[in-house]
Amino acid sequence: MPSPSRPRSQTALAPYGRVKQHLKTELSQGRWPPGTLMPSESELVAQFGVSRMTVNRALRELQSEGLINRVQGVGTFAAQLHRVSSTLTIRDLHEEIEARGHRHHVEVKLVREERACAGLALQLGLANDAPVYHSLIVHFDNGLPLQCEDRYVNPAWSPNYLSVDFNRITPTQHLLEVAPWWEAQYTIDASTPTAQEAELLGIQATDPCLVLVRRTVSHGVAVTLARLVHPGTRYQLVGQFSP
Amino acid sequence: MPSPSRPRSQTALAPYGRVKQHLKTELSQGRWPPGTLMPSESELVAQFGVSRMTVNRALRELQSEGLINRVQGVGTFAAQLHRVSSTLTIRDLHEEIEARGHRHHVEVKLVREERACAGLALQLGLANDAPVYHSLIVHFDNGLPLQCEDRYVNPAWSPNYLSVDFNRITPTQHLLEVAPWWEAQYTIDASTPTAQEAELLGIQATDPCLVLVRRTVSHGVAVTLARLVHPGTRYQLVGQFSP
DNA sequence: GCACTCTACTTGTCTAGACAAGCTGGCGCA
DNA sequence: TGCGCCAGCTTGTCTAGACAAGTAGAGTGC
Repeated sequence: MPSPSRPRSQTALAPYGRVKQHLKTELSQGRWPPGTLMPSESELVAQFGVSRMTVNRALRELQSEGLINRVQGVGTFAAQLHRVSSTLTIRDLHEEIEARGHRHHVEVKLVREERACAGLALQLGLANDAPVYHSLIVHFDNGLPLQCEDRYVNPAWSPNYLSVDFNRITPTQHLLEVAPWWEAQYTIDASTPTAQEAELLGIQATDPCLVLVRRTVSHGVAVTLARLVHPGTRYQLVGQFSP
Repeated sequence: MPSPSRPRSQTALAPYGRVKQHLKTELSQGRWPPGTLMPSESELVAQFGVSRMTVNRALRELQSEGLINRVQGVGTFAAQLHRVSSTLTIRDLHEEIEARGHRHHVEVKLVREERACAGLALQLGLANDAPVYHSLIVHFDNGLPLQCEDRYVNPAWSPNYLSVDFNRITPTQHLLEVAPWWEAQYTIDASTPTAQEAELLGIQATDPCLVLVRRTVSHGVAVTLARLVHPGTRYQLVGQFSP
């Protein structure tokens, strides 16, 4: 039953979008409390006068957005909305500073090969006492120290890490080129800097810092372990969540 | 050209999944550097012997995952992977503590109506000196103070906020019931607690704390503004990112 | 009462074809 | 040369129908 060819006005949504928007609106108004059975595909087909594939696409997208749960053979249910999750964007500091229109430069304090201690070897998947690359770099925003980057790198991923010019390219950017595909786990906490970090950042050893520890894995092999220390008064993470 | 009905083995992916997986693998191996033109839908149709809708679904999902960019009339391109973004899950502290098998209890320090000062009125979309509800609650994990929750609530959203028993239900849970649909913006930083917070948390005023400030909006109207202070030594945010 | 089967309903997926909308490059014309 | 038009590509979307797979409940036989 093809509808007569009636071109959609520019602002009007495509049919699948209309179905999706309708369900979203009704959900947000609490028409189907969490866990409740929602209309089946065939009911929506009848209600909107579109084909089942169109309804299916709307529902599939709502599911991938976490708004509904679907069970084959049973039906579609409004999702529990208890998860308070949120997307946090952690950009490369270099990009972030330049995006603000500020001046970025680094001071390379240390780049050398070391031997992995037990804990580090475990984190990077290396043998004890295996060679590992270690860099210690301070990032400045308009001349003010903003981040102390203490990083260990698996030499297998970047054999020439020691000869990279970190004044030209940040370790993050370099590693993105070497291992463009990766997963990361990280922790964020507040603590005081080490004596060395305090000195490098030009702050007191008692000043609170935002510390981000990130372990990066590519194709199942650890790439790098980084500890990023930011003075609490100068740096802040910003995030957003919309269901 | 329907293929002979050959039931898929349990582990085998559906055709759209095979196409998607194939492209994902090749992308991760750098076959198409960021920004490069990738095969068109019709090429993939020929290559995989499936219909265009099937290829289209694979590509649409890869796009929603941010792995590719598509431009109508032009083609499909490998995405720039410079964004280092990540999903951070911030759960209700009550749930988080119970999930760890620990005991959770709260101490309600203050629940009362106040008058909104200029800054607060602006954040909550209220008139100056308009009534606003204020609660100050300390959350304990196995008897140890873990969070100081200083919260302002728009009375329009929860007229009976002052009479809620916060020993039974946390403010977050209560507000989720009142306004199940919301968006939030938040900031995370490291700083020292106020004198009052230090006392409530049983820490020194110089101890670093992880401070999360969250503003919640529902249907365009501000619901609540919360300042959550955690002792740095006892609390940590954990996140993960996989492309 | 219990186990089995059968049916009706659900979602999950694929197909072949169609038309719309947007871009690009080449061709013809002034 | 420069401009406009159009063919041929791309993606975006919808359709009607089909089959598979999973579930719940009604009915049946023991």
